[in-house]
Amino acid sequence: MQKTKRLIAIERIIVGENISSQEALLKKLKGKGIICTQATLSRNLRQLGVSRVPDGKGGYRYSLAGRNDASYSQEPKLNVLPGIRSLTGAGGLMVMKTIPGSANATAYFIDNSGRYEIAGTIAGDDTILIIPRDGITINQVHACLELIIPGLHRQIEPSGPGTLKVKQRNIRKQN
Amino acid sequence: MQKTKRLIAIERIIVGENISSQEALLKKLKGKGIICTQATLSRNLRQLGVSRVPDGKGGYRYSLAGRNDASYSQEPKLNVLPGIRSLTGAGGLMVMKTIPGSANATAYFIDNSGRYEIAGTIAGDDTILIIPRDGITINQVHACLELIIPGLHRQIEPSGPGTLKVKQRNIRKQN
DNA sequence: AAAAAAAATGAATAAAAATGCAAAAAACAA
DNA sequence: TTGTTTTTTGCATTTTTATTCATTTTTTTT
Repeated sequence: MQKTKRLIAIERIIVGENISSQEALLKKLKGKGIICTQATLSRNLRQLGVSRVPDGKGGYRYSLAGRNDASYSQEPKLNVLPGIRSLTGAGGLMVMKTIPGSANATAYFIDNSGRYEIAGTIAGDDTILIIPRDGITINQVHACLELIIPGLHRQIEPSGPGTLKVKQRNIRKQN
Repeated sequence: MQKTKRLIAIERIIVGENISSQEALLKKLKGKGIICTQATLSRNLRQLGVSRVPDGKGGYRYSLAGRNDASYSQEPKLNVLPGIRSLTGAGGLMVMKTIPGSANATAYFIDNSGRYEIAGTIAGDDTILIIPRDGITINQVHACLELIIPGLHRQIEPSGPGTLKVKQRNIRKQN
């Protein structure tokens, strides 16, 4: 999907560098081959919860409040969460399989992402049950996991994205 | 001073209620007898580090990122810090006197306010030495303490504000 | 106290961001 | 697939916010 890719890119750019206007962000995105209008950005930034904060030097910069911001937190962040094997939707819930033993760490990471979409998780040894909040669809959770775990779509093995498709009635897409 | 009063009022309003535009804030201030233009507000908000964040319900609200925000933190806040006796400037530093025994708690509070202006504090039993960061004036620290400790100017005894005036060369005012 | 310097402010305007609406794209049902 | 519904998007415009410049106020120096 076009939008998810863009949201991910926006998040990365904003966390990684100092962006002070939507025009500037627009150009950065263009540099990455992602083209859209300022109107779309405005909407996307709102969805991501991004705000424009005074940078203390007389200017402004976009920031993902609450979430970790590379330029503010000193400690290096592990951005790639390894060991994720698959991601499947089932009856409104999601099941994530990991390599043995790492389910807990991964679940912990997901829990602490602070994403509204996820009500909670239950982790075994190599399996995590991800419980979406009421009114949140499987696809929204998927999009949100993509945001939390940058490499996700590249990490999941062949069958991954395929098994994600779940037939279901009357659910809304990300919005 | 006019500006300090306004900054305090802005901070209070923003923390206390949902304000979504400078126009709205302008009216709230007018309600409190404080009149200025949107231009001034824009500058003040930047100085206070206030940002406009998506409220998750499709709208926006102003917020003092980093600092405690009543509507987000559940725990009740002690807003009045009692026991402050006086506040005096001395050679680029500030000395705050408290009732015996409460210097430490007050210093702790000041330390944790997260204000840029204050480099640190040293507390005895009834006296606190407040050390401003380089380039910060006594007056800036005073203004900043007013912000941290809402009732300050009303708490200090007669001689308080008077003793604050310190002759010094080449220092800048709050800006 | 008077002069000089710095800071704060408002009016007007520029810049930036948000939104209504219609069209296009994607997801879904049958 | 094909028709139907939902979501996404761009364009044009409005709304909101930032800034420039001139002036006033405050602070500092002499």
